[in-house]
Amino acid sequence: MVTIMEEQNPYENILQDFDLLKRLIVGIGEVADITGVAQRKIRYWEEKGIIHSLKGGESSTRRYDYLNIKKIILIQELLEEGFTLDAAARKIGERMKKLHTVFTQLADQSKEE
Amino acid sequence: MVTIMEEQNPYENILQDFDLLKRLIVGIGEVADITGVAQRKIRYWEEKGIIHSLKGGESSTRRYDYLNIKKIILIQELLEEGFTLDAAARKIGERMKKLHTVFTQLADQSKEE
DNA sequence: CGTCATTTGTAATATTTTTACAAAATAGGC
DNA sequence: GCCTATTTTGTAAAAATATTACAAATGACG
Repeated sequence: MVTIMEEQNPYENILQDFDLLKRLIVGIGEVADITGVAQRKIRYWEEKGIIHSLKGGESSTRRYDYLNIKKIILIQELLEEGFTLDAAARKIGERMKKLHTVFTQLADQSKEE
Repeated sequence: MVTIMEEQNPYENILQDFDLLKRLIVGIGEVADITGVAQRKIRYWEEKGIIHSLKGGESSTRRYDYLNIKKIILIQELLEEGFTLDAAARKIGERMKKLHTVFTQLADQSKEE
């Protein structure tokens, strides 16, 4: 059970940011900096179909959205635990679905306000 | 007073993301896409000292953090309302300070978990 | 050792960003 | 309207970053 004073609830102030987070599509250099995973490695994971970038659009360089950045971080963690790449990707599947649902919901919700 | 069942509180699931949000430092192209403000315009605002990028570090290109992206969006909104650039920057000062406090607090908090 | 998965290296090419100039467009005072 | 300061936009050349397509190195495991 969590109890929060309404006036002091910081989440409300921040809800709107999920819309911004949803729009944050960033290049591979930034993703490498943010996640600590080498660019070359990210490209390899993408070749294997585990990560997906948005190349089709206006840009001809790779762009990653929030959920793919998140995925890169999660996979990195599982690799450090000893999983293979494929196993890590499989293990993450369920969790990514949940994240996707919660995230999309929050982002849309915050957009309306 | 607000009381939330722990299992149903979506904010808790997402709290950790503020640490990620804090690390999201992105290039000018992405910022232009995200905010809808032209690159050239962002550079001008930076020349005037209203926006700040992180150039001193490892990168020699402009990188913007979350709060500066936020600032760009807010200023854009005020300009559309008819404020001058300087007036918009002044008006936003107080709000940015609050955002900075809440944001830093949340990000640090989420990092500890 | 052999094999497959994974990571890393790199040269040539393409894309993006920066800088430093300058010129438009816009707004407000007189 | 004209003047002036602010703000936006354009652009060419140089610098920085990213892509592709090769290949080699490393690691895990039977």
